[in-house]
Amino acid sequence: MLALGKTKQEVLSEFRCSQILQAARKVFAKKGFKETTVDDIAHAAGIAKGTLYLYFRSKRKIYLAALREGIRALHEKVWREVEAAPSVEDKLRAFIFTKLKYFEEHRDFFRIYHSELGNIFARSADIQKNFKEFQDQQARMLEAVLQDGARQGLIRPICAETAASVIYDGTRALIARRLLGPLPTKAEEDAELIFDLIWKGIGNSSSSLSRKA
Amino acid sequence: MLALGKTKQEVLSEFRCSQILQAARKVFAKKGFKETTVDDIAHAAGIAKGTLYLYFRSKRKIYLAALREGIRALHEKVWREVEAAPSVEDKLRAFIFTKLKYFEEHRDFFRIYHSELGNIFARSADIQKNFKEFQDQQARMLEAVLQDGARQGLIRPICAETAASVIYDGTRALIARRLLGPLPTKAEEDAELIFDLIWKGIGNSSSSLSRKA
DNA sequence: TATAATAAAATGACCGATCAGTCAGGGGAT
DNA sequence: ATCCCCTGACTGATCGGTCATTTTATTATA
Repeated sequence: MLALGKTKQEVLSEFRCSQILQAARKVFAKKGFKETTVDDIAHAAGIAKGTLYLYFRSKRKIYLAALREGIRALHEKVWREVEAAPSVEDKLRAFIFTKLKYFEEHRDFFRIYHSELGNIFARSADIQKNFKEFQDQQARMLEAVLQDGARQGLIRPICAETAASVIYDGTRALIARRLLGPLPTKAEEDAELIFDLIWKGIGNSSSSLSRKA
Repeated sequence: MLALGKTKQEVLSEFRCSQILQAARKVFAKKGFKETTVDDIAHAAGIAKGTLYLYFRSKRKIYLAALREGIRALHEKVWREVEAAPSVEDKLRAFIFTKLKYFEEHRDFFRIYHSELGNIFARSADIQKNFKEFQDQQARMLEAVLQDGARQGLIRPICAETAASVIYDGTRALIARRLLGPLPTKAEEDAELIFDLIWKGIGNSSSSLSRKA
């Protein structure tokens, strides 16, 4: 009975936390960190402000938790898909497609993520740390794929870091554009377009163009 | 003498305004809009808060003025350089190089610009308007160049909007990366790299590369 | 099962700090 | 002596975080 009581407590705690984080994501996405009040979050979650402070120590902690959780899930998904892809070309495509799809399905998170990127110069260390770490992970994943491609002669010996940056931000820009004004095109078409542009851009002309089947 | 008196007033006013805007840019760049206090700006400008309100009606107006002025100057410069470039290739290169150079020389402005882009989802209409308008202008300029290239057979018939987006944000990402951690590479090298990547990416393989099968 | 006793969870009025914007008064130039 | 520019203490509003109180759930007792 004691164990069950404990479990019940945990279940409640988890429920409240996810309820709060979901509400927080919605409000933060719409108004940004500073413009959002704790009462906004509490109201969106359907609880009182005091209750909120039973589960999170501060407004900042809520924000950080929402950001980290989204980042973790995104990174896991991208990693799995890229890992599973058999070829360099498929890995690159998986990288772009998976991110695009994840962000399409988690728009609130994308807005937070996107605004965080804009504030990256002004942010305090604790928030920056998680964010920067994730970006570095993504960049390293991408650079590894590109280097594989170069070793196989599929990709010309271009600076991997620069190419990774273009792929990374090109993808993000595409998503931002889709969210700002919902476009008639399907997400997959856009993704294919951007992939094609990049693949040709980094491709080793002697092999990737003539031998593409 | 009346005219001279009037002029003196104007000269003072202009001096104060630019003094305030310069200080504001520095502080906004470091701390973002919300975290910056009006006292911060006044202190950085070496004047009292009350004086500041003699020249600007609100904190928001200062921010808007700083943003608009920077945007105007950037757009004018880019426009002139692209206009002057003789070929499609040179126009594209001018677009990337000029922006990169301008931002390198106006880092404070870039940080404001960059953070504004992150907050674009959350911004009130008045701030968004100027910003969006500028982005559209830049996009149109770029799309026009790309369409010229397509007409001349230099560029394969790719969706101009998507390509423009990649060029636009790829360039911005490069600058952001340079500002976050000062890189050993020269700005021009990076710019050339990114240009090359894009030029090959959008290029018509039958003319710009070895013959397509 | 009904009721009292106790514990756990939720609440929202309240506090102190912050800050945009104001205005009554000071000082220097003409 | 007047006028214009400047000043910074002040005000009212906002908001993150607290905590005494109320509400709900659980256990003990008859």
